[in-house]
Amino acid sequence: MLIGELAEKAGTSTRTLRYYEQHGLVRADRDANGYRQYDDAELRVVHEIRSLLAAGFGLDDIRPFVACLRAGNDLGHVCPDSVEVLRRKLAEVDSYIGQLTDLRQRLRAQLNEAVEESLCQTMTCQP
Amino acid sequence: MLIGELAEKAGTSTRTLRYYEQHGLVRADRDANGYRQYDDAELRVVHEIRSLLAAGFGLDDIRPFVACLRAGNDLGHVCPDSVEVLRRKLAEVDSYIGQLTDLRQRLRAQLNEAVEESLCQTMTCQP
DNA sequence: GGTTGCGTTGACGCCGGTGTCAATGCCTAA
DNA sequence: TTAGGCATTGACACCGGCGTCAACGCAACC
Repeated sequence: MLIGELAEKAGTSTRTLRYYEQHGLVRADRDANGYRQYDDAELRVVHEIRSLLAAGFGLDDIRPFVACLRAGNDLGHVCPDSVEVLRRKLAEVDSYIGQLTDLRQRLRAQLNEAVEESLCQTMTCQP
Repeated sequence: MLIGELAEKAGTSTRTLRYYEQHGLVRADRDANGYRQYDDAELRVVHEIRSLLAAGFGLDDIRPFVACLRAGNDLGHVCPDSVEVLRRKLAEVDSYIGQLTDLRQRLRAQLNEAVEESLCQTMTCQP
C-alpha cells in the first residue's frame, strides 16, 4: 500500500503520515523507487494515533500505545507503559477539570455581580 | 511612570507591556525622548489584563474589560460588552468541562479494561 | 568622554500538528 | 514521447503570548 492509499483509508493526509513516521510512530518499507510501502497493519496504527490525538494526547504519549499494538496486542492500551500514560493523563484531566470548575465559579460570580449592578442602576436598590 | 517601573509594579516585563500596547490594551503618552510615559491608572489596567489572561481569556476578549475601566468603572466586568464576553466564556468553559468529563470516563474505562486484562493473565479468569 | 543603564523598534524562536508550496523523480496511459 | 498523477524531501506558515537578541538612542554619573 502506497502512502496516498493509506492516507485515504485512514482519512488523513500524506503529509501527516510522513510526520508520524518522522516521529517514530508509523513504519514503512521502501520500494526500489524509494516509495513508502505500508503493511496492512499500519492502518490500525494510524487509527490508534488519530483516536488518541483526538483525545488530547501528544505524539510522544502515543508512542507506547503503538508499541503495544506492534507487540501483538489487539488493544493499544493494555501494556504497562500505556497504562502509565493513561494514569498520568487521567490525573491531568482531573486537575484540569478542577481548575475549570473553579474558573466557572468565578465567572458566574462576576456575572452575578454585573447583573446586580445593572439592576441597581435601573431600580435604585441599596447594595 | 516609565515602562520599566510599570513593568516592575505590575510584575511583568517591558516586552509584555509593549505587546499589550501593540494590541490596543495599554496606553502611553510619549516624552520628548520618545519614551513611553504611563498614567497611574494604567497599573490597574495591566492588573486587569494579567488577571483575565490568567483566567484563560485572550487579548481580544480582554479589550471590553479595559474599555470598561477607562469609562470610569471600578470593575472591568460591569459593562454590557464585558458581560457578553463573560457569558460566552462561561458557555465555553461549560462545554469544555463537559468534553473533559466525557474524556475522563473513557480514560477510566480504558484503565479498567487494562487492569482486568492483566488480572486475567496472572489469575486465569474467564472474561 | 566613556561607561552604565534604561529606553526604542524590529525580528526570530517556541510549541504541535498540519496545510501548502517547490523542485524533482517515477509510472502509466494515450 | 509527452502529459499528468502520484511519489520524494525540504522548508515556510499558522496560532498566541512572550522571551530574547540586535542595533541603536538618550540620560546621568564619574
